[in-house]
Amino acid sequence: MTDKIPELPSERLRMTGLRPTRQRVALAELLFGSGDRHFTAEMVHAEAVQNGVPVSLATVYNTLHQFVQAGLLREVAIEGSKTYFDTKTSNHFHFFFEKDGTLVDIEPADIKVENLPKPPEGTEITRIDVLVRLTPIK
Amino acid sequence: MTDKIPELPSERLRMTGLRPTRQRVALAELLFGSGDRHFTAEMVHAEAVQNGVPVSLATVYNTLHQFVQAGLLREVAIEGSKTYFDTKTSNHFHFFFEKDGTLVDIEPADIKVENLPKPPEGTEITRIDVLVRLTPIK
DNA sequence: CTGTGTGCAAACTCTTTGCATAAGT
DNA sequence: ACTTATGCAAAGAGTTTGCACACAG
Repeated sequence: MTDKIPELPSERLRMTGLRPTRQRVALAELLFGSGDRHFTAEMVHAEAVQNGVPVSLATVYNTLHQFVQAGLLREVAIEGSKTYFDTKTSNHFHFFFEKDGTLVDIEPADIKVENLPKPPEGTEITRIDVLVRLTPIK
Repeated sequence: MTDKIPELPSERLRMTGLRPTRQRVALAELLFGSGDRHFTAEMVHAEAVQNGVPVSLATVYNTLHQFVQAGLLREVAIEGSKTYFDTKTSNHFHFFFEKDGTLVDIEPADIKVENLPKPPEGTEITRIDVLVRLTPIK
């Protein structure tokens, strides 16, 4: 599942120039240990504490942002107050369940965005976000 | 520019069941008086006050949400703390200038989203948001 | 040891709410 | 008059920050 990237969290962290501290290693294990995930800082903090990893919410925020900068995570654009993060950093899109605010990946192969207008003078496209909003039928 | 919809803000408001109060009429004039616009509550408030319309920020928030409910506005999903609103409620997408957080419409004719995977059991697509992120070239 | 990271609490930003006053019909 | 909207200030939610202490190299 994670074979192109070092298994050991401490290795991955070191590669990005982040010191593998207890908290960072523990969070990395949580976040990258089981497939692709979507979460908020609050969720990560709750899960960490629940798993016996004593870490403060402030450190979770710091760490998540450091991971984003390091390219290990990315943020997902959703309206609303909370910031969502995604462990899958490669190009892909999302289903968004309005009912409960959940996200599910859509593989880029499963959707096609074409016919893009050329970006305005002097600008270039850095990314395209697609959010397919879903509600329960009836 | 606005010919399928009553010109008079007070009419539009009445149609939606909102009392045409001073503030609501003034805000409607500001927002719908000049083509399609994108803004935050803060921006609307500043512009209103600047135009001599005495309105509180709380009322701006209330009003914007009422307009959204009435279908006169819609929110735009962007990451970050502030909520953006859009006067264009019909189906369309956006360019997002990361440099300054500005939005520009993309007509649906200018972009094509195809090959959508069918939504999970028991759900249906309510909307598709596409955000094309732009940065200045070098 | 030396420098970076962590935790706590306070600060901050954006948004919502409660309640008395003002305005619409 | 009766009802709904507004404004203010206070409360809330999510996130960031400052600084003393702890830990990694």
